[in-house]
Amino acid sequence: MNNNQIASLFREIAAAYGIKDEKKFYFQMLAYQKAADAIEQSTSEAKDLYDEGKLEELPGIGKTIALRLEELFKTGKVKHFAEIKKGIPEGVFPLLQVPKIGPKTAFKLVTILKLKNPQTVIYDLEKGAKLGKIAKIPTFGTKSQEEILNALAQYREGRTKSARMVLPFAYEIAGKVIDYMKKCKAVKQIETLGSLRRMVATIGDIDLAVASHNPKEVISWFGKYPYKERIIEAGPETSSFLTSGGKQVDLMVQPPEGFGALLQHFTGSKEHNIRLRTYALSKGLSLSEHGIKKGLKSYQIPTEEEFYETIGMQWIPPEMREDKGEIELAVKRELPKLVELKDIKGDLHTHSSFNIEPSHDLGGNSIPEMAQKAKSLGYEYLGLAEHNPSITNHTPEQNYHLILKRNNEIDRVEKTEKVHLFKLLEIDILADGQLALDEKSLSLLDGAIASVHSSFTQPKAKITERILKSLSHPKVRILGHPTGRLLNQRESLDADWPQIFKFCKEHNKALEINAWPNRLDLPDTLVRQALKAGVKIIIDTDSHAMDQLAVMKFGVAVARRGWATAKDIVNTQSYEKFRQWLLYNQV
DNA sequence: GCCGTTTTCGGCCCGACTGTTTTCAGTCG
Repeated sequence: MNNNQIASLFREIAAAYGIKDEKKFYFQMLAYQKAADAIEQSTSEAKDLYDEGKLEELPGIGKTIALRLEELFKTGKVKHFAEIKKGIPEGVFPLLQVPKIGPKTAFKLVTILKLKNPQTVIYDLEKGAKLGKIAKIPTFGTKSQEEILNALAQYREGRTKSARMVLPFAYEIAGKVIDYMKKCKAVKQIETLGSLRRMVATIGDIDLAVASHNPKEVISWFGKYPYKERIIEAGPETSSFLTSGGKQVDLMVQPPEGFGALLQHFTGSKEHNIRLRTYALSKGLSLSEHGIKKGLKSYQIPTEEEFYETIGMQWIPPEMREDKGEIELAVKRELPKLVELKDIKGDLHTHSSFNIEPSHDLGGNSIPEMAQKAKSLGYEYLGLAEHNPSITNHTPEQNYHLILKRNNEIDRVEKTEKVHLFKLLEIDILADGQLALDEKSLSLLDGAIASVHSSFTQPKAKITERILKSLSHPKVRILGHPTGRLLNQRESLDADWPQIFKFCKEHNKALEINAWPNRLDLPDTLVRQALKAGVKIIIDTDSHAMDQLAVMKFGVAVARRGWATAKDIVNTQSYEKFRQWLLYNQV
């Protein structure tokens, strides 16, 4: 059973507790939800942690749940879970993925309408709703029937509770709505909130905060956004709509005097806020989105800086707000100074259209175009890293000449464009760990990025050995998109990361943060671990066209979420320093 | 069921919105 499966099992158990007796089992519900989050966010498979005796190191996994997991891994099932689920029809659980349907609603619908088959429950419920059966159930009415039909339609379009969009996509939608909202005179200030403001790799809903003295006008303007499907709700200070692309946008409004509290509250994360509130309570302060209460007196807080200062700590960058120790550091005023986009001096993983007949896709712009774009972004240097020439279609000698031809072009452009260019390649790590390029061709390069592009499902030991073997070559300075994950499409490959970190630290190799929208790889949690192990990071865009160089900011966001400072990132160094690092140990 | 700068017991964040309920339950963030 993998982490995702375990997490969803735990959510079912939480729901089952809620259905059985919400009051009695309230804290068990919370515990299983928290455990589900912990397993889902873990960078190691729970099964591996169990084998190593480290399950209880995950926050939210204690003795009891560790024992349940042990039983699960040993026997494939858990007696206690069967006990809790007893009396709850299986049809309930698929419904929990439908927006607006929680445990209580699902249970009522399934039992009263007798929806027994979990395979067809979604379809059966829709059929029942269309026949008007839901409206007849006590505590339901025609409006809730309609709402459920709407939710089922959304579900059909793939909008389940766990479905998330990649960060850059959410960023773009938010940008459009923000531009629109800024045209409303009542809007004094507007910011993103939630996972979008924290720059998490995947985003559920788009949340926005507005500072205004006239919330009514703001909500009304928001409701007139032209590219929406329909309004979901509209209250006095919050409103939501669904875009024509089916994405939910939530808006919250507060007067400017209270904007800081609003921003803080809805930026989250939930875990950060819970820890912050608990800490504040110990100082006699109660926090909410409206402000801070001390005894019977409440205070509005205009800025986030003031909000954190009032509790007695430094302002914490949104990317760090995950309850991973940032609050303790902020109290001591020892937060690290995180890397910023303006610190980046060059992009090293880019693909031009120069045709070296590569193993994978070419870029869309010429080397001069790429160089000009890099210069316009203020970079000192750029790395050209096309895929290696195909080894099945060429002899080594042909490859050598293809690379030589490209090198000549790079030399020419470097002179005319006056930006430093590096002759790199992105080289496939073959299934046995060999590089897909021979020694003679490798000698033509300033350095190489090695990447896994095939055989993702090899066993952990094999994959680790394979990566280490490729990194052992002196020309290979960077491991490209290390986990190979594609957000919403492909899981990370299963490697022994601590071992790879150790090797990189010892041999001065860099791990890439690939800023490509559906990669964002290394994932932030592994970045944090790599940095703790003393490994250097490089942030690249993997651009296949010059306009894509702009996605660098998302790579920087991943680095910030991993608590990286400029010193941890090799491409924040000046040209000379970076060149020295690249040529390390090559002679 | 978890957890500890109130540490092995006794807490566990706080509020908005909707629908159908005449005072609140359910969902969401």
